[in-house]
Amino acid sequence: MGLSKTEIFTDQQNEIARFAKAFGHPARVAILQHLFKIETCVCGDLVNEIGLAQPTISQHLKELKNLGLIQGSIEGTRVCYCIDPKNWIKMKRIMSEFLDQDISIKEECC
Amino acid sequence: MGLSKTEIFTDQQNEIARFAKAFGHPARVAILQHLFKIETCVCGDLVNEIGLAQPTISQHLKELKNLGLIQGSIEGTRVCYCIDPKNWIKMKRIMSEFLDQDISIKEECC
DNA sequence: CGCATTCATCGTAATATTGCAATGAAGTAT
DNA sequence: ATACTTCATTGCAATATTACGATGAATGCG
Repeated sequence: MGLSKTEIFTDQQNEIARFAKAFGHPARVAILQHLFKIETCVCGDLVNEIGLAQPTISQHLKELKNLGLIQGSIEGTRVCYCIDPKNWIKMKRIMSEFLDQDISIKEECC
Repeated sequence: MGLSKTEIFTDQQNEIARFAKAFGHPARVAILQHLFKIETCVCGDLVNEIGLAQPTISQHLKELKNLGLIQGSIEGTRVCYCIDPKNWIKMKRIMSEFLDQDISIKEECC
């Protein structure tokens, strides 16, 4: 089927999965890391930085943008992308809630 | 192609993507949440808990097991799964390194 | 205007993922 | 031994993802 049955899961579970899926490709991880590293928006040279073709990068950027993790603004012929700090924080809160659920765990049981 | 070009990315980026992909499906999120909630291993009733067919659950469990996040031990006809706390902590460290890279960010730039 | 640059979109091919019915393997029970 | 239970594996169909060439849209430059 290739189609997740999202309707049988909670909104929270689906949201975690959606964010996680965004990080589920090394190119998107690399794009985000680069955006953080340069500490400002990146205009253009993302294709050189990551080693993929321009349409492929554009597609990955689109996915990150749809999730709200980055934002792009047109600057002449170039488009400048940068992290959306507000949504990044929001995403971190949601992911932390999931990742930190191990506080109560004691030890291995089996 | 449907095939990630992992060879052009760093080991760290690929590892983050591999873990993230594991969380990229709500069923696997739900399975892990359930394993944490009951605070012990779960024997059997995972199929009832999540609303998917038995082979589907089995497949998701296999993926989580391959990543080392859970471990299963045979107990008669049943198989008991539980979180692997050691690897869970290791995973958290790797993911946190990625998620917490925003410490230096100041404000929106574009 | 004509041309180059930059990025998005479209179309397509290859591979991956998801889901389940059918079947298999391994133990338990009667 | 036969039947039952539980879970894994196989096989398959449907959909998703990844990647890129070709093309289009928008801007800047001569």
